[in-house]
Amino acid sequence: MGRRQLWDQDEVLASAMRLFRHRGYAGASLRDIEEATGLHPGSLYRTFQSKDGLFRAALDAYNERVVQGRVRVHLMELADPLAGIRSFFTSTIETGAEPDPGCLLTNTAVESFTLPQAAVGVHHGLAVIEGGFADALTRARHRGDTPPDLDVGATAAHLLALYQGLLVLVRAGLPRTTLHSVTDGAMASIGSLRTPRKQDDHE
Amino acid sequence: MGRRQLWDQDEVLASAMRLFRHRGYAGASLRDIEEATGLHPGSLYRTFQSKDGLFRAALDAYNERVVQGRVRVHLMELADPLAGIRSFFTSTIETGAEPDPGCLLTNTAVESFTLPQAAVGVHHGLAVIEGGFADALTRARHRGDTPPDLDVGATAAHLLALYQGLLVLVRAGLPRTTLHSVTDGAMASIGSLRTPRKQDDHE
DNA sequence: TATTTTTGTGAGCAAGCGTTCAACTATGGA
DNA sequence: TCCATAGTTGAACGCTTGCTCACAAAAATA
Repeated sequence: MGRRQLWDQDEVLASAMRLFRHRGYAGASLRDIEEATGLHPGSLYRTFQSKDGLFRAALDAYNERVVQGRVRVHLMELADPLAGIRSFFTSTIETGAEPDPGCLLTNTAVESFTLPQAAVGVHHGLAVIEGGFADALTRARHRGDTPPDLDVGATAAHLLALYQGLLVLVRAGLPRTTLHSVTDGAMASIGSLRTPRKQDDHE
Repeated sequence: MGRRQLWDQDEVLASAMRLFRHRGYAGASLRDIEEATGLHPGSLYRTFQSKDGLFRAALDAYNERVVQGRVRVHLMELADPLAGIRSFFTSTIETGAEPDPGCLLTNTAVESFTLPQAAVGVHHGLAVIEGGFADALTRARHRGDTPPDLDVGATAAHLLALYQGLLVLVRAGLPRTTLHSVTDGAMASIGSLRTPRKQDDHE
């Protein structure tokens, strides 16, 4: 019943994602979006209601596909968890010839003052990354690759901050040597956060 | 000769700074700027040539006053350098009741893809912060507060990334407990970066 | 085939944008 | 006192913005 949709939603969200990553929400006009996605405003508004709606859909898609995917590959499924953490960091630095657009989460977090609707998506994405770090760290601890009293939660938060900071520096266009030394620092700092000895610790 | 300027340039730059910190460059319209600074477009364009020119002036003022000031107070003039590093971090978290607008450098770094004219200012500001960390770390090492073979340069870059990451998380609106635990992590990670023993090290 | 339903198309809208400028006001020197 | 100079004012300009909607096109149903 009725005409069939001519365009693929995943493809459209992917190109919208790319555009928003580069220019941000405020910096991407609907004409830009039209050009990037190939969608006319009518179809766009029929499906996503508003520019805002499209952005939220793109952010959700980013969380589901890019973030979850990267977390799974580097932080959850790799045999060597510490090597996975390292590659999670370096993979944001080595992105080919052109300058890296950074992470949509980082960029949106910074823009979220003017874009409160995006806060939920940002929180969720950050939590996924933090959870991934926690998973990798727990596995590393069980393998004996870290001190046995490693504070997994605190270290995961620490790595999340470091990762977000790295993405800011990537976006600022700092030289790769600096970025790699930050990665080295991140790896070296793992293990410096131990759980304080608790009085009622019966484990 | 001629009429006297009725407004104070420092005050105007301060309020422009505040506005840009909250809304970013793209998000602050000239009507907003007019309201925030009390300046009519004519005076504005006479002095700063363009919105862009005003932004660059505000960024320079931010570097000179806010960044340099904070670096001096926390990282260069304090008797206890490690305590200074800690307060440098915590001072961005405890900023009163209202949500923190974050750091203009962080926000601009992220926006600098659409704002290449700001790249120089961002680089400069980041270098000042990194230099401040290096100064504090050197002093801490001389006092014996860190391992003697601490890699000051790498640790300074590490702290810079961590600091920028913290500001992203602040901007994302994460709870203060998380932010404080990041600070704790930052302090704990100092000392984990040592200089690799060089073959031709004659010192 | 005629009708109903869904989707695509793109000109066009009001509102807002960054910017300009001619008229106006204050000041110092001749 | 008059003029040259510097600064203020705010209406208005051309464009772009996010968004709408009447119409055309295609598929499903009768």
